Amino acid sequence: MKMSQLSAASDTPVATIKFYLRENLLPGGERSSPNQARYDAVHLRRIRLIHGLIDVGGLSVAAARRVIEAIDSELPLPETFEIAQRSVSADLDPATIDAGALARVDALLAGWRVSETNPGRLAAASVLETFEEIGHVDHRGWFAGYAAAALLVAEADLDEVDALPGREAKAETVVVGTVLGDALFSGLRRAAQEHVSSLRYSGSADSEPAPSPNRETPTTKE
Amino acid sequence: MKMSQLSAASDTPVATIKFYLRENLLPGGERSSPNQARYDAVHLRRIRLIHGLIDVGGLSVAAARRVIEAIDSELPLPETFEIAQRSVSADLDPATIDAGALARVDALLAGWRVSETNPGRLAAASVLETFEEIGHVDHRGWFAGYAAAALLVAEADLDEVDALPGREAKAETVVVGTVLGDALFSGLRRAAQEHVSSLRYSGSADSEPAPSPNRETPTTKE
DNA sequence: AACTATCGGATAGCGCCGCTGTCTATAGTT
DNA sequence: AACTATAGACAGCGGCGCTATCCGATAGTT
Repeated sequence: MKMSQLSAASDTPVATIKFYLRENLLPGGERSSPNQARYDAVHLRRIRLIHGLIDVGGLSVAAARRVIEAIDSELPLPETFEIAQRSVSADLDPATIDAGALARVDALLAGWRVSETNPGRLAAASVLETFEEIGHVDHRGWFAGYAAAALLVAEADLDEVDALPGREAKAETVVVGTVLGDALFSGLRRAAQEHVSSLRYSGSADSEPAPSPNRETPTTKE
Repeated sequence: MKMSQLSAASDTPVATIKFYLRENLLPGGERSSPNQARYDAVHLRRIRLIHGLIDVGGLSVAAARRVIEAIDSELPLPETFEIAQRSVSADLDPATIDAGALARVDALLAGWRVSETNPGRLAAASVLETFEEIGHVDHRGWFAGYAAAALLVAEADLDEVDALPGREAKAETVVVGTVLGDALFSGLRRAAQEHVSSLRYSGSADSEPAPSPNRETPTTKE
């Protein structure tokens, strides 16, 4: 497969593919002569992954590169996981984060085994700090629902990863799931908000009440 | 409060405040003469809100403006909610979205009352399409866990909004909750991932699954 | 062997975005 | 009167994600 074919198959301009090559998002093709190279299905798939990470997942090119390097590395899964997490989180200096906000996050995370430097913990704390700055305080356990939901999603993520065969597949799923999972969840959350507010405010009159919130497909993790 | 004091209090350069004024993110101060104006606590709070939306929530200036306009409008809550949702979602043309992916989203949303044009539904479909393009298929009900979790969060959101007094407070909470809630959830999700994988892979040996509410000793790394 | 389309590679530039710096005329402060 | 701060207009800047142009070498065709 030549460059032009790769371009057509991936619906990506040649100049952009060259850019990805330059940025080490995409490995070079197999050289057939000093200035010719062949590409294959691996490259095509990789381009689609790049588009997913950047366009759908909203990663920067730099973050996408770190994430892809993590997949390609031969590191054990936990390290890959951690690199993926750090690559997609703003790296916050723990020292700059409000101690009170951190304490409130830790209260939400009570009983969880989470390291002090977990980027999610720090990010959550800075969100709580922002809520407080603009005068929104969680009187009623609002955020406890978020923590419970996060646990549910994390169980689903790990179930999926556990079920996959090799390190490569697990690693890619971890990384892709981390990035795209955020986007998927926020979409589903918007849909759920409409659903719940429709149930509460417009009553169950015009359409069937739909009492069973879940589908026929496999069981949710208990 | 003069401009310089507002700047100091909000930790925002004067030039940036002027920029926010120009961009209509911030209302002008009360004029005391053709080239003097006074600002108050409302302006300060607004600047903090802007920072929250942009820095923590990751909104663009344009999206932040739309969202703020929605709060300030006198529209009824459902309309405000919808504007907020649309303002923070990429607007996808339903026609460009893969029908199969849409069908799979609708399966996840079975029984939910969600309009066809709900931006979250479309966004979720494009995420599923991306998963498929890179060869990740949900064999095991992975995403059903996401839908259940989204429902949980939406209930928590609506509980909070219901408990608040006036339209203004509800509207701001809806909007801020929508934007910052995504960030909060993804942080908590990362923490939960570490927790769950720690439980599963490093066993419950060195530490207990712990009813103990606080983390003085994390030690969980690997 | 000649011809032409395409290739890879390097480099420069572009368009958008979120500010930031500079200027002027005026107002408050001492 | 001297000095500083202000509103408002406008130009510019730095980073990012590409995109366009040029080059010399080659592959495929004749």
